Amino acid sequence: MVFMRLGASPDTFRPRGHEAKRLSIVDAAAGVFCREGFAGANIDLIAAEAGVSRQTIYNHHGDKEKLFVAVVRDLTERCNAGIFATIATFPDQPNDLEVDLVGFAVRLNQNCICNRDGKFLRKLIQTEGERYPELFAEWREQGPGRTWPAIAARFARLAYGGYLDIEDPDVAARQFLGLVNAELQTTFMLGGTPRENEVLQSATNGVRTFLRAFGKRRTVAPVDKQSAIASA
Amino acid sequence: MVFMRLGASPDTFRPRGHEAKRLSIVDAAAGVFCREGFAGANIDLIAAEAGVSRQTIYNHHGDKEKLFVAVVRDLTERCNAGIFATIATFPDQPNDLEVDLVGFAVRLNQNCICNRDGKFLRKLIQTEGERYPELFAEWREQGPGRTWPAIAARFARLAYGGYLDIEDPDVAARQFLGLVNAELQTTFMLGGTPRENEVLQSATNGVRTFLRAFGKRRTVAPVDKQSAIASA
DNA sequence: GACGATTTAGACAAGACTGTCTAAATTTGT
DNA sequence: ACAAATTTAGACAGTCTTGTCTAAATCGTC
Repeated sequence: MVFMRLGASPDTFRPRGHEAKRLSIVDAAAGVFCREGFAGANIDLIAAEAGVSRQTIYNHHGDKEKLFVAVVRDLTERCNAGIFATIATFPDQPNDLEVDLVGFAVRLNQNCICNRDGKFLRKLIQTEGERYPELFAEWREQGPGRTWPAIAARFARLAYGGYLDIEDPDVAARQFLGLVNAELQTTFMLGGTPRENEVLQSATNGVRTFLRAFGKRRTVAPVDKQSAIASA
Repeated sequence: MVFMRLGASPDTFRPRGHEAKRLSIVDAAAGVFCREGFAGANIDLIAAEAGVSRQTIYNHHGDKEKLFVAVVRDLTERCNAGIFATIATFPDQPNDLEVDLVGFAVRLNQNCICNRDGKFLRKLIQTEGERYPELFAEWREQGPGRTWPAIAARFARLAYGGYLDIEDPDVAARQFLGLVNAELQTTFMLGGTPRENEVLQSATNGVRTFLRAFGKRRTVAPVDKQSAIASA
């Protein structure tokens, strides 16, 4: 993305302004599609928010529907990257299991679910999912279809390492997500963004219950997990 | 609703056909608003699906926005009634705690969340919630604001009766809902309706984890809760 | 069967939106 | 500074939608 000086095939790489405009169009379109829905989204408004003329949008994307598809693909890609980056921070060899899992849950929420991209993608899936079955089937495969098993694998490793007592890692992974988000459901429904301390609270409560259900009952006791009750 | 013979002020009560049309309009409008969104909803289409003429819709509701508000109010009212009716079936004196809680969770899902009204209301909240803050604030008060405490109270009673080991009934109630729906999230996102066995599976897994976390560890043992491991 | 209220079909004006087109202005690479 | 490509502003046709209006048809009740 940064090279392209070098004179390498100057007709393949478009000028920098071109890509910059493409990005600002897709960005603005994401916001407007989310706020107004596909039918209510106004191309002139998108153009104004992107700081380009309407014609430029048509030059780049052809028509409204193609623009919408581009928006969803972009969001899916970025969100997936964020989720996998966060999964890489999963505590495979936890020091303090409760604290580490809470940290993981908070990172997942803040970096992937509550951020701009996550919020927008979620809303577009909810509002337009039924209208573009194949597009969102693709999202389902690329998104939950790949991230959930990845999280499940991490929990399986944790169980194998003696930190947890889990029968079905897939079920445990889904329940982990359900628990740490249990208190944010209403906010998500209305399209709001929970505040940091709400996210932390929900994650803390969720992880605590998760460990009550799946934590080893002081049998192996991996390390020392005394000071795990630090709250805010 | 059934009386109105008796000649009591014949100009106050409209003919029966009138109310019937009002209902079929609101019904059809709910479906169209959900499928197409507020902006995409077409009054002519609503009229056609309701089996009335466009003018009748304007006679009844004035304009598109008022019709939308009427739809949301109707759905909220019906859903609330269903939820409270289901909460009334909560197992206060469980015979088999796992079986009884699974049954309650399944009833809640089938009668309140996965049925037509629940699905429609959820989608309207998600798609149009930001556009009508005061309308959905009202829903929030009437809906989650009243049903969640009601469920929490039932869990508190269960804890008081020695069936559960719960610190915060409100947290437990939210986590209960999060757990029993953990496996249905993706389906809900895309607006789909989970099949009966998926609902049962998710509820069973969720209740099992819930009881691993909050079930009494054979201390008081209220009655005989031996055969609580019966599965499907 | 007759009366009053409601509903219907269709026409209609006013406005909004998409997507195209053109000529001028701007940017980019050399 | 020059030439090519891109962007811009605006006009434009065509379509769609909302909400109103009117006259005829239908319904419910006595």
